[in-house]
Amino acid sequence: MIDDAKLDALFSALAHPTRRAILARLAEGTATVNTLAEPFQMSLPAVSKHIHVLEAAGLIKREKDAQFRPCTLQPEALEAVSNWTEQYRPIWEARFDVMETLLNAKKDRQQ
Amino acid sequence: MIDDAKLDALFSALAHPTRRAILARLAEGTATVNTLAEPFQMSLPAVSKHIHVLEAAGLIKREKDAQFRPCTLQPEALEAVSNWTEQYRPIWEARFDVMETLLNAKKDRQQ
DNA sequence: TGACTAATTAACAATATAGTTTATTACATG
DNA sequence: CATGTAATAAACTATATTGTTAATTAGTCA
Repeated sequence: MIDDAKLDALFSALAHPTRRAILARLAEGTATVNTLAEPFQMSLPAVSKHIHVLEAAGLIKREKDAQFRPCTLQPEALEAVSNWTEQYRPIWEARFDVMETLLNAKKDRQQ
Repeated sequence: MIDDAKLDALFSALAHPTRRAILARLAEGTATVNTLAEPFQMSLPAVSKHIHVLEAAGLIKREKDAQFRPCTLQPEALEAVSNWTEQYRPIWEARFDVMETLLNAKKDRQQ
């Protein structure tokens, strides 16, 4: 069974473009808070908060290295998102099949 | 390329347990607003708002049948979510492979 | 027409989210 | 120790979200 609170945290975390951009950056490798903040207009504390949201959702991990806080992607956390979403795939593919059948039938009549 | 605003709307819509429950109900078939509201404690206007959020994200479709507003699941909308998420699968499966290799190596040493 | 049903709108309250600036903590190093 | 750097915490503002109740709209049907 899929945990509601976990999905709430995951989907909310993913609902902000800044946070998705941070994940995309971390897919290229571990980075500190300052490095992650660099591409954005917003202040460092704002980025720091986004990072905390991602951490709370389990999407990243933060470590300590002197005064640095290197962040690492935890992409396995996305498995819960994938599992939830893929529940619906049979339905949407069935719908697609029906549509395809109708389109093919139409094409046949036109030949 | 994946549209940021669309993903914002999708992920935000999916971030609420009530809205995910509504989608689960609609997976069983079209339903009116009153029917969808029935399992919940909250008021009808509250459910009505959740339904609008799902509609704005493209996850459901609303039609008109007299004074009824039958809602239908549009599961194809989840394809954008799936596409975004699956971008990361190679990374998390690679990580899993590394972990598996380490665990196997450990098991070998213990034999 | 009048009563009933389905659903939305309006107005409001409470809380959450996203951002700011300023101050503070923690560590490194000359 | 003094200075500089990385990051967080605190205090605050603005806006969005989630819910409420009461009123309204739109349609059905006896």
